[in-house]
Amino acid sequence: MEKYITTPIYYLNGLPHIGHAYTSILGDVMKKFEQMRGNSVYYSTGTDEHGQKNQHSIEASGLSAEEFLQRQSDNFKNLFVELGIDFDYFVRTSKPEHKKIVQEILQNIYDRGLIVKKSYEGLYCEGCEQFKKKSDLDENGCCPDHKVAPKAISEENYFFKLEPYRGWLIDYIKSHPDWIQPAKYANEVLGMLKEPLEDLCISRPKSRVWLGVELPFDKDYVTYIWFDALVNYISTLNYGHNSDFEKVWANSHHLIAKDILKPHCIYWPIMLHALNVAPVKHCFVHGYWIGEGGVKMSKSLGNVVDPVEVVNMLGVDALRFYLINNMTLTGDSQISIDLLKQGYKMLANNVGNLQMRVLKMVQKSLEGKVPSKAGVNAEDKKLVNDIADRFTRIFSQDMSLETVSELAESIVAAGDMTNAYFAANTPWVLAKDPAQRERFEAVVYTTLDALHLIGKAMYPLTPATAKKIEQSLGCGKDDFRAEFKAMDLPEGANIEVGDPLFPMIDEK
RNA sequence: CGCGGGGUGGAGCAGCCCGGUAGCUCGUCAGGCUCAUAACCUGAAGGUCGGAGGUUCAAAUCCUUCCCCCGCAACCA
Repeated sequence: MEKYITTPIYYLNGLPHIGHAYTSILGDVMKKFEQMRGNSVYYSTGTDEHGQKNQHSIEASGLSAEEFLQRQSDNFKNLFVELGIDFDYFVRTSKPEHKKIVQEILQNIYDRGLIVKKSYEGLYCEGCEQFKKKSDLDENGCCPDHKVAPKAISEENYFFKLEPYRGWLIDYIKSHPDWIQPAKYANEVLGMLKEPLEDLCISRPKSRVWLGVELPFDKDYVTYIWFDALVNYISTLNYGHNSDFEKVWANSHHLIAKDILKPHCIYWPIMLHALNVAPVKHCFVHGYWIGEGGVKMSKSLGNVVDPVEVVNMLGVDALRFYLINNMTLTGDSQISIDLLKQGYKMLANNVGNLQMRVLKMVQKSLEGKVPSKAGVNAEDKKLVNDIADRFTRIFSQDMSLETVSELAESIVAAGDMTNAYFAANTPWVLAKDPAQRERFEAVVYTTLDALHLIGKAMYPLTPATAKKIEQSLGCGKDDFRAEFKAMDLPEGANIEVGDPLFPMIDEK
């Protein structure tokens, strides 16, 4: 089965931060997870290159729009490559292919009379170049940023009517309980749908915003950023020009953070419904990364976690593992350099040390070859069977936030079990007694086999480490399939000790 | 009464839906081991599960109420 995974496309007015890194890593973990289960996956991520905020950043940069957008977009793309993210398509909304499809969709909806032009009156702050709601203003009725009272102005704009679809959307949510996950976010959307939906303004006059997709039916306007950005999910599939579109879209998965719930779970399904296209199959919603102690990350507090800095200090895999292992499903999750180091240490002492202690033993006492499994007993089999069963069960489920987080937990648990097994069977004692040779080999074999299973299961989370483990065990092929067979490691293969998977970090 | 989420040993989390010995990772302490990355194994200390009331033989879990924190609140990624 082919599955389609998307991340949001990221705004270019700043540098990529830990939240962007997380969502895109999550998509990659899910992709690899599904690939191991034998499903093919098409994964898109990318950048959103229109809108007022980008426009302001361009103007402030002194660069041409093209130069600025290219440079900023590359920041994201390069980071994702560095994070080991295997995306199939990198969206840039400035590409003509995308713009063309946005215009086709606008024209389609316009032709069917679903878009109306009317005058909009609002309070406009010239400093922000934005309309303000009363609730945005301070107690004096002024813009909190500019300390100036906004002007009441009126402007002609195009609007897309949402209200006629509200009842349909409520029914859809109720009849598709696994559409928005976790369920609490579906409840939140239902909460938003209790009140009538206002018309969505889908245009911006070019006098205010020039960076956008021109309305096909009025060249004095560009389209509202969300109308443009959301379409990326189907323009990537070449919607309207691709006979396989329906098939792929039927297995589509959006990953989003909770801040963009409304556009994705209200505007977007309604837009699609107007086009007679079903909503995305699953929308996975996650919380934010906040600083240790539950405080927001901010430069002034000095608690900002920069993904590049973490990668330089702890490596890509430690970051990936931490993010997946520590994102809670219920709310926001905490991250700091200290917490990351803690997570790193756990990996180093658990899987990292396990690999090193057994490999060095093979090197010293077993001529560097995987020993014979002839002497394995029921207890040995129980260990690897338990581990194999555990992983098999996890990989039998479809990908979801719960599944990947369970996977991370199960790896730590399997490492603990194997370390305890190793200590209980004292192979270093057996090694000294020639009469115990067969038993010694069986214990080492069992440990290596457990490590082999753990390495495979780690692939979605920590692909580079998984490959190193495979290679160290003499199974050099990059064959990561979700088949966890106990006592399946080839005997006699050459072991490569190599460097520690997670070396000690210099504490200074 | 706008909506939603949260408050569990020093730190980060699970458990709550479907009441019944409060669990995991890190940290601390003691012992063990010596194959290994000062790691690994075993054990211990440390929590009146935000407060108060209620239901119950029994409440972290269900109900009521209060306090605190965090989002969202509809042209604000």
